Amino acid sequence: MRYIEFKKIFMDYKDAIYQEIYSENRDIIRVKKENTVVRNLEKIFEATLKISNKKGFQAMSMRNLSQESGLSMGALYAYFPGKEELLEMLQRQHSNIMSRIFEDRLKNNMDAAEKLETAIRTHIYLSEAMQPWFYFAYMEVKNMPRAKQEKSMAGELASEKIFYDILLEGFEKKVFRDKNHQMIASLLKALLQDWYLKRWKYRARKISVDEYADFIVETVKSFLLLTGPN
Amino acid sequence: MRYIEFKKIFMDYKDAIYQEIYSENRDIIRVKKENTVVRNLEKIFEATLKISNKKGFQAMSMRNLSQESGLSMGALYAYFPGKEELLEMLQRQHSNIMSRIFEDRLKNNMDAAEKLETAIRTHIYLSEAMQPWFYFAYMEVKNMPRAKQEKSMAGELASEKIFYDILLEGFEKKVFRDKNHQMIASLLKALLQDWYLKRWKYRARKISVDEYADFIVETVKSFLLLTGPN
DNA sequence: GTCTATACACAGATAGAC
DNA sequence: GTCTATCTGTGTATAGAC
Repeated sequence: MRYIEFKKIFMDYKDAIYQEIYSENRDIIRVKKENTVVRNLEKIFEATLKISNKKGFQAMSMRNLSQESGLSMGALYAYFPGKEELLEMLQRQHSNIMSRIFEDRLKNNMDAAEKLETAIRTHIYLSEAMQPWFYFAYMEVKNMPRAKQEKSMAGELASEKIFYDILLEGFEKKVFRDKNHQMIASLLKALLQDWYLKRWKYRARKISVDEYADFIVETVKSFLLLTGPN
Repeated sequence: MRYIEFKKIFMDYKDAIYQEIYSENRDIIRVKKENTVVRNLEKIFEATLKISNKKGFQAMSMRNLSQESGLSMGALYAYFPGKEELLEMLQRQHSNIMSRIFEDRLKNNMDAAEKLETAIRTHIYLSEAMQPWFYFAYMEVKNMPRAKQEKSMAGELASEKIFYDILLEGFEKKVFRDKNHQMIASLLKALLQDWYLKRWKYRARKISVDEYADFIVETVKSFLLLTGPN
């Protein structure tokens, strides 16, 4: 799969994101017209990600957000009860879409090597399509209340486990070498995250998302496969 | 080398850190007695790292810092002209010690494989000994003025280049395989950084710093070496 | 060299007109 | 549903006593 194909599939999800935020937060959002909510939530979230990823969520004032989103401060508070809840909405939405897409894309009839490649590409392509979200989620966890932090760590572990299970399956079916699978899965996560954490570097080197994904897939396969091109 | 050996060597540096901060900032620091400065700078920096790594530098108020460091707000401002300069002192000190230690430990009479192992272990062990500094530097870059950000990116590239040069040398001397060395160096950095970014994970799994370093060294060697245990 | 008390700016949040 | 004007708390920073 190439990024361009992934993006098409992803677009279907994307259109649904803001509608979903609306329905998940009916009780919190004071505005009632769905169209209006969807339109303004998009403005608000984009502005929040833009400012926060530049100087941090904490450093973004509501006045900043008001100006960047084009809504007045009074209007903003019709969409969330307080700044903290805005952060929470963002984080929850990020983790929702993450787990949903992985569930949808990893079919059980794939063999281990296929699954591994699909999981790697899904992770990288998704983090490319939603780069500001991923960056935000990574950078702002530590500034959240402990309960939310733990949820986020659980998310990290869950997504690591996807890879761990694939490695284990591949080993049991004798297509992957015997390695410390837990450790490999953990390190693989680090490689995948580097794509959205160090965007400036890869952009400066003109490395495309497909090139990055190809390289990771190839490297990991040559490292793990018992019968491989290596 | 084991971590316990590294730590002994590192202690010599550590004692010098705060004295160096003092001499580098004579013009800024209003207090004149060196002993007092060294003692209080240590309190201030430790408190800053502790609070900032929990909830972010921006979210740390001067009142927080005053309480945690045991110095009054008035006293704090005798050591730095403003909060922003405090952040700058921390970042500069971190990058100073980083480059110094690497320079000291990579001897030119080492062969490529030795150099690679030494560089990997130095990176991991140093980030272990100064974990709060590394974590802070990583997390707070984006909240700094652009000029400082660029310095920090230059630091990242410089430290990546250390690995790149070693890989290239090993390839030219025909001990390492032909790989995309730039890319490998970049990904290796990501693996090394994971140690101080995801400490909670490795601690929960009771993976020691030596085990982590061993694993990375072994994995990278088996991946690169032409004549290896693999 | 360090403290307490205070100045002043700006933060998040809300009331009430439209 | 959105705006402007305003409340109140907290932020950084400093003045001046000790």
